[in-house]
Amino acid sequence: MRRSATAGRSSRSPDGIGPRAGRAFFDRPASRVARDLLGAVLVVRSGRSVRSVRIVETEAYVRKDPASHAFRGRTLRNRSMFSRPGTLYVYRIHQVVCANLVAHLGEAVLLRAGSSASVPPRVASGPGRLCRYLGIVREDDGMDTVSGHRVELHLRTKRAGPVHVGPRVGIRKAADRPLRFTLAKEKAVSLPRPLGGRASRQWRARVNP
DNA sequence: CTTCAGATTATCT
DNA sequence: GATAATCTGAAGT
Repeated sequence: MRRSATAGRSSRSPDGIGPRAGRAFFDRPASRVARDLLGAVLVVRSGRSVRSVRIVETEAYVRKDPASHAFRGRTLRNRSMFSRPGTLYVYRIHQVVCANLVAHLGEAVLLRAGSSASVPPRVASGPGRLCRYLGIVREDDGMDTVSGHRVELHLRTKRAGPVHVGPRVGIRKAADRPLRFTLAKEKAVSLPRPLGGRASRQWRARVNP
């Protein structure tokens, strides 16, 4: 891998990292955003440290979706889901926090897993572990990733590899919708609880080029 | 004010 | 595969 000539700030921006995602990237249906998020790089600055992962698994929560936190309208918890596209929606579940990127019209994309070459394979695998590794905390809820500088999303110049589409996990309602997206080559970094039982074959067949 | 379920994870059998 | 951990937002009384 080629190294930047100058040290310090320019040391981020490895090969293949493209421009920051603008508002228009997020202002689309969550299912499209979720798919296009695969391969993008999420960068989080905490003090002097910078951590980043390549996004390898996402899950879309859409309108009229019983599983979506926004299903019953705007509340104190989910208000960020109704903010500008590109806003972070961070919520707590049990003892962890999970992060979403807001798409359009009250839709959002849950970041389920990331990979990083310099780190053990599973540290950012799973919504809670991903946030823990990157240092995303509840105070980041409502942050705008388009105009802000603590959390940035960088798109890839090259198209990511084949994408698996599968059922959502960890939810009871409307799980059987093709709204979970993974990078096919990153299976190892994917779920703690992947596809189960007889549904497997049905879902494994669904691949987007 | 009380109850309750949850977009999870670590750990056990 | 099953369960405990652990706590908050939201709904119910």
